[in-house]
Amino acid sequence: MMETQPVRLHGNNPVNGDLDLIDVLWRQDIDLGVGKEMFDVNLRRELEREREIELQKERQKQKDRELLQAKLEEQRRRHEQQWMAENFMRDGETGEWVPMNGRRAPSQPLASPPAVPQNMSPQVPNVAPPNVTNMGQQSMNQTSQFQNYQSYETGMPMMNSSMPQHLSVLENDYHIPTSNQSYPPQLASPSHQPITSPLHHMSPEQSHLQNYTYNQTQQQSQGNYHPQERMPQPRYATQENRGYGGNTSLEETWMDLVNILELPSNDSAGMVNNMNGPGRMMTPQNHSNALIQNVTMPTPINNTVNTNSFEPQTRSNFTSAPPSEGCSSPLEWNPTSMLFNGSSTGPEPSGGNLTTQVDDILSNIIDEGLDDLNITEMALEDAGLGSMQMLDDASSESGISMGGSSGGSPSQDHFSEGAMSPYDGMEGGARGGGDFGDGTPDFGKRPRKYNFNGGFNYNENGAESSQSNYSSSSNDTDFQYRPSSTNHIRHNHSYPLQPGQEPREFKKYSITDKPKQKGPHCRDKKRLEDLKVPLSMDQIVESPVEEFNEILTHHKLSESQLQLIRDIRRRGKNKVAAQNCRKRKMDVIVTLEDEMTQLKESREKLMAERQMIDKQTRDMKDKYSALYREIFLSLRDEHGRPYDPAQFSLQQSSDGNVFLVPKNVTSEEQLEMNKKIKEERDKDSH
DNA sequence: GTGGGCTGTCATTAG
DNA sequence: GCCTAATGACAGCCC
Repeated sequence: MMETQPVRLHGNNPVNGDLDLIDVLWRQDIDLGVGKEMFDVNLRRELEREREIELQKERQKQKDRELLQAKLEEQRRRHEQQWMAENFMRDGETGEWVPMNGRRAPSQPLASPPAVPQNMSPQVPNVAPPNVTNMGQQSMNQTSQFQNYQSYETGMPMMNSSMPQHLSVLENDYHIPTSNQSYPPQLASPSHQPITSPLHHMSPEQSHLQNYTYNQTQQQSQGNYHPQERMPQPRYATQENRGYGGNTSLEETWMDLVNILELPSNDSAGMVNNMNGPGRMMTPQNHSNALIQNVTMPTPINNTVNTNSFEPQTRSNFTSAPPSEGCSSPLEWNPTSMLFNGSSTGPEPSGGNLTTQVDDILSNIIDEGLDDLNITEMALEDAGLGSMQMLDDASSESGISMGGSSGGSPSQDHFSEGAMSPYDGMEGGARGGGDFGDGTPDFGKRPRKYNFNGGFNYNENGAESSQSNYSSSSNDTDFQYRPSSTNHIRHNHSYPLQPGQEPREFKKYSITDKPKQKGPHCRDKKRLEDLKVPLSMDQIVESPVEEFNEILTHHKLSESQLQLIRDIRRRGKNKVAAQNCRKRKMDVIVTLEDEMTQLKESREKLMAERQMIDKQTRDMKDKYSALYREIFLSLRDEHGRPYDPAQFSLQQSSDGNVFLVPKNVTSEEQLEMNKKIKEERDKDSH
């Protein structure tokens, strides 16, 4: 019946040669700031474990805070109910409790808190132990009602001090929480305990508890009960009483999960006992644990009808591998830290055990650059809060480079507002940008001769140039700027005008109305005429170097004429160069604008994906926790008692077996137990 | 009259 | 050393 599992320790402990190699590698890269853990797997694991421990401590603190808040809130609500039951009402202005209709209940003096009515909220315990009640009665009568609002911290030690002697057994066996180990204050009154609770298989201690609870009921029925003096219940009983179909709020359910998943203090992986049937698990006193091999769940004992809705697959084949349904992405929450405290410190089976899987998942996430998800925080917070915060962070981060622009199209972010807008360039009268032939700006629409306005298209006298489009075979005026390194050359730089806006060039230079010549060009032409230079502007400016030199040699020109020609050519070339330069500048701006748009789109896509992953993570975590709880609650020891989640936890080995391991077993004890287990198994096999 | 945008020109630098 | 392209800076023109 009982089958033991051998302990699997680390199988990858480096030998001396490995250590030397690690050291050598590390020293080689030490200048690069590489830590030794980069080469030493064990060291790296240790660091990871330390991190996990730190995180775990923080989680514990946060849990304590949340539970404390919940406790205070419930206490406040309870007192309100008491006041209400006593026909008191809260003054809307002062917040004080005043008797309704100016009267107060005749049975109670004003100074004493009202008795708890029978039909109080299920969360309000109806019972109290006799000695507690007595003590509470004495103090109650001497304190004002407002003292009932004392804090949870001050109230709980009093309860502990007044704990009945016989309950110390319970405290030992069931790890009754102290005031610091807060848990939802729900007592197991007979009226509220689920009929089908596993607690029906009660141990003597549990019977004791049941009797005690009954006594509480009796005392309460005598009107001597004060809620503050009620006894804390063993944690497990509290969880049991809530069950799945009870009057539990979502918050309480979550707290249950938190309590159940409280991590063991010591690693005890490898301590294995097989539990192929109910009642075969070794008791905690024996420091043994049980293996739930393929989840041999205990069947309900005797007349117990367990209404805990175990799903068939949960009973038959349980593997603690995270459910994959609905989760297509790696997760960043750490189920081992939720479930197994010691998983980070003790030996663990290599291969596909849960911890290793989680490590792999974490590694994948890190590799994918999603470490900013910070699921570790998220796993501790209420669903959604953490991720939303992260989203906010991410938004603020990415906003840095966006110039603080939030929302809106990229074209409206910067450039449409500033002078650098390409639209402004046209709107403001980029006369040089248009091809006056059709009045349509034509930047980059097609390979073309560069034809800015000032454009060498002007030939007002008709004789200026036969090359109306100022085309040239030279390398300087034929602007087809195509930088090979960038793709912005493919952009459409026609810079559409805004609706209703007429191109200025079109107004100014229609086809029939040729552009007027003003400025330097006009002057140069006039000078050419004055000096009787037999060359046109186009010839001077557009001709290639060889042709230009040939022209100069063919004509006998004076020094002043040559100087003028050279100046005209230089200025003409420089003008085109300036136009090209400006156009390139605009291209760069537009390219950056396009890139910004694409990056924004990409960012939004990634954000949506991350939200989806967060949601899947939460869903998976919930499923996993519920499954864990379901299985744990269904386990029974040899006496048919449920196991205390504070003392036991479930762990899964690499071969898929699930073990129930005690939390407070040291590694030496583990080794001893493993020896025993092995011996027993050998015996059985013989 | 003023400001902004466009364009041409100059000066400079690099290839 | 010369030529050319690129570019910043400046001024003029236009709206």
